[in-house]
Amino acid sequence: MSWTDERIDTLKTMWEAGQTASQIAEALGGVSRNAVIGKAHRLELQARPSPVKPNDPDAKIAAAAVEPAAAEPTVEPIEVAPEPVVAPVVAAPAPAPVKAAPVAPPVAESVEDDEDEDEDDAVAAPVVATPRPPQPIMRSVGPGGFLRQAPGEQQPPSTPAPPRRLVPAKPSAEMAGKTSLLELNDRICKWPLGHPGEPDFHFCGEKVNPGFPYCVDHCGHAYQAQLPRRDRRPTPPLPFGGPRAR
DNA sequence: CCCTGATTCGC
DNA sequence: GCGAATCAGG
Repeated sequence: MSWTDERIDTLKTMWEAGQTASQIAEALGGVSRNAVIGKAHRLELQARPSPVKPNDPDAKIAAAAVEPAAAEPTVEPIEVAPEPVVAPVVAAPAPAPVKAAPVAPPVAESVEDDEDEDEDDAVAAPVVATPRPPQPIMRSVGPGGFLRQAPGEQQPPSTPAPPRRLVPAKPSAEMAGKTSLLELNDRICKWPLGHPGEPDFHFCGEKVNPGFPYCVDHCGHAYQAQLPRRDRRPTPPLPFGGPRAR
């Protein structure tokens, strides 16, 4: 399998939706979890909670400095950390579960922002004094009076702009948390919940009871002890004819 | 043990 | 660029 645009798209979407690499790999099919992770990194999709994360910038030095005979092991690093370690705005609004994503009608590509280069920087001189000018940032002013984003400056979108192109909801961004048919595998419970055809039909998705297609819980439903004939309940009312002898 | 993501490195 | 092997935390 190769990384077609479509598959990459699915990868991106699912990755950003918080799906695990395994889930993505399952959904895509033909690739391993590692492949997904590797690809994700190459796409620079990283930055998300990882169980193994070197959060300490100093720590990495120790790891990396193994090779070069790193000279003086300074006696004891003085704990001065004058660095104003400014937390990089964590306000990342969690990508809402795709479920809630409004299905926007196909957008006609007609009305596009025209790339007017009105070089009239002076025109809108008093354009809101930037509240926080750590350093003078060169910006140009766009047609509507909006500030163009300076190169290298990528922060503003307080409201995460919706992706321009809607990805095919292929196997991808499933309703978060619900296990779709495409995500079934040998080790997750295939007990159906709801009814096929209904919008929220999905599968249990629990970890399977080893050796069975269902989780322990649903095995309880699926398999019941066979009682001796004599002890069985009197034949209950059969709604629709009952099981056929085969 | 199972899961996770990160990294490395030969291809 | 790709992904198996490996690492390492939960």
